[in-house]
Amino acid sequence: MTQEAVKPVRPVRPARPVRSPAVSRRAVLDAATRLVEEQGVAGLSMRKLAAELGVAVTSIYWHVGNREALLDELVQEMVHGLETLAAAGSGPVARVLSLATGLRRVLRGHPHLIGLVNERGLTPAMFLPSQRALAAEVAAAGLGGTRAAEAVRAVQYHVIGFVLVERHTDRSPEQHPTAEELWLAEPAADTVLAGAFATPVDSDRLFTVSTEALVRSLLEGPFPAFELT
Amino acid sequence: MTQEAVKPVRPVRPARPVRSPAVSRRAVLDAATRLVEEQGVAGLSMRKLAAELGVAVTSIYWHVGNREALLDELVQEMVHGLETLAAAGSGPVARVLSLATGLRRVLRGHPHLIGLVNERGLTPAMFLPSQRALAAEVAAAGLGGTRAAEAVRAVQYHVIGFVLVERHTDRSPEQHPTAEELWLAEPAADTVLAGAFATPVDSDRLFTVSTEALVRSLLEGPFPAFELT
DNA sequence: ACCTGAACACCGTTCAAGT
DNA sequence: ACCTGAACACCGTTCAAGT
Repeated sequence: MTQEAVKPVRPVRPARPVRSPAVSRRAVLDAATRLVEEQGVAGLSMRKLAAELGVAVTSIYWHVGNREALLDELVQEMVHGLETLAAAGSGPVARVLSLATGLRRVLRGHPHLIGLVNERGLTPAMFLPSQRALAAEVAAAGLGGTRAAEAVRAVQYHVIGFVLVERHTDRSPEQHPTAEELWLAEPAADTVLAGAFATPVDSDRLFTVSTEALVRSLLEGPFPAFELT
Repeated sequence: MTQEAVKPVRPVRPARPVRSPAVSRRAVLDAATRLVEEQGVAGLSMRKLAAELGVAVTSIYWHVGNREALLDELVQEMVHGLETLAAAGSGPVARVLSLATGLRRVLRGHPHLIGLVNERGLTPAMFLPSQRALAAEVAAAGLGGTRAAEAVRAVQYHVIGFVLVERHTDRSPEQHPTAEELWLAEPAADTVLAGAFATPVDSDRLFTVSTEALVRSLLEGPFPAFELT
């Protein structure tokens, strides 16, 4: 109590924060990110978030506004954290394929991103870098103008669509009846073909095969549809 | 009151239905179908349904069990009502393309069906008819076994994926910034290319071009990836 | 600056009770 | 057989009030 003899040192703690905040905006964002990754966008609830952080629901609102604003922020962080793709390999086909593969990998890493970005009107902005990279390779292959733009968009639709189908497959329950069961139940069916369809889909291989077929045809083949214009 | 003189005729109304039911199972299903078409699956609420039919919420439960069972029934009706596809045209490429176009048209007519069917594990069953039709054409083109199955799956993934991307586009708000704005803002960009990308996507044409490129390559082209196995 | 509970308008679902 | 209201456990959000 009688400490006047000792010159008081500058207090270690600054004067302002009398008590430290129970949660931070950062903590809310991190918890929300985890919830979305584990349970999907629908699994993100303000009340779950509050319970997980040991705080009243209304505190969450003070830090991030509301659920929509919270999702906006998550989307912004995700998009900002996306790696920029660079083509690799030699020859236009190989280089376009490397971009397609990279785009698929990035999108698979953030399964909810496509929908969230699209709802917020950010789709063109998000895909601009990959679109530019693809356009450069397509131009190097000798395509120009409308035809180049169409080839780029065809690859983009193909890759994004493939990832969306994969996402459906990933989060689907056991399908019943199985394609295998259906094909083996066919009485008059080609048994070789039935056997081939009974094999589960190897999606990596299917992506490679289909994308290569598409890209080769777009860059090298004749295009009757193009000539119509 | 004194009617004993007159032999009572058989009453017109049967004795059982003292009062007619307020709603029928059929009416619930129809109202639910309309709600889903107008507001999406998330817009289907048991309470909205009840309000629309002028009945207590719990009546809905008596007729259809619960929300999940109601959706099950809707899915079953939708799948049952799907037209079966038939190939048209001459030559394998044209016939496969006609199947792809038909599949896209059917799927676009029921935008929520893919997700609902998949959640219920009915995806293989739903796509079996189109898969069989595609397989027949691919076999006619000379492919067999694994290679035929892979070609069929490539087309299926492409078409379904394309429709999923289109669905995103359809239900997206105004995108901002636009692809047009982004490309025109590029200082060092190829102005011809920028102009091409500034044009809005013609999705019918894009579907035709990309699908034809894919199918041609799958049925006619050389496939390095196939040789690896 | 940061947190709280109360309150409101929505959900899906169950239950006991009516006719 | 068919419908009802009450009740429960969930939502997102706003507000006035605390410190």
